[in-house]
Amino acid sequence: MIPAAAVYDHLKKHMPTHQWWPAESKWEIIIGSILVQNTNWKNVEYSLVNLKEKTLFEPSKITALSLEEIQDLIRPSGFYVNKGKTIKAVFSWLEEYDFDLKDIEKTYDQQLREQLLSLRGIGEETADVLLVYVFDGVEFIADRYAQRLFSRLGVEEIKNYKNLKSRVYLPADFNTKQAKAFHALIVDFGREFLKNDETWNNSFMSSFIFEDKQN
DNA sequence: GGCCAGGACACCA
DNA sequence: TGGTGTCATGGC
Repeated sequence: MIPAAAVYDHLKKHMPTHQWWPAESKWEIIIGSILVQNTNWKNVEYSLVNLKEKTLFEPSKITALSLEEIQDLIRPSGFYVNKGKTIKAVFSWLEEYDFDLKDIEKTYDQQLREQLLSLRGIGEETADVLLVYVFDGVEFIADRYAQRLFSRLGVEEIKNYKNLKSRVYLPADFNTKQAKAFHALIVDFGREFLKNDETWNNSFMSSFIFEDKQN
């Protein structure tokens, strides 16, 4: 098992930290988390602009859109046929609870992750993102940036999301604010330093390895 | 012009 | 259970 504490502390020490998911509401986060699946965030932004113009991200207005309308609005982020169906599925589910997120949290309690995974188009990563950023839970999000980071730190044979997720554990007293910040730091860090081997050689990464191996 | 991005899923052995 | 092909757009 791999403790995440040292990695989190190091990132927090060297990176600007913030409560991060680039959105103004949880409805926008939900949509963004679906649109960003295997997609550059820049492309997601174009779709979010379209959706905001049409709905202001009011859940009832999003639900009122037809599948074809949604697919047309989110076209710039790719995979729009499937992502459109996923957005439809998620918002119909939310509507069953009158878009009351607290009610959903109480209803499913420990089984919320399982419930999210049962929704069409919601897999391991998106479920964790929703748990952390929408339902204020505490989960390690083992996305591609995390896989690359831990791989560079010497963790071998990271096969996929589940593989890394099952090997990394968060501190027992980690709260949702820290879980949010951790993922934010990993993504920001990944965008900045894990693009290629050239950036790997800068002093920041060197210090990362060095300090990490001291522990 | 090719490569790739903060995945998910059906299908196959 | 685990590996592979497919879905798609736009930036670099």
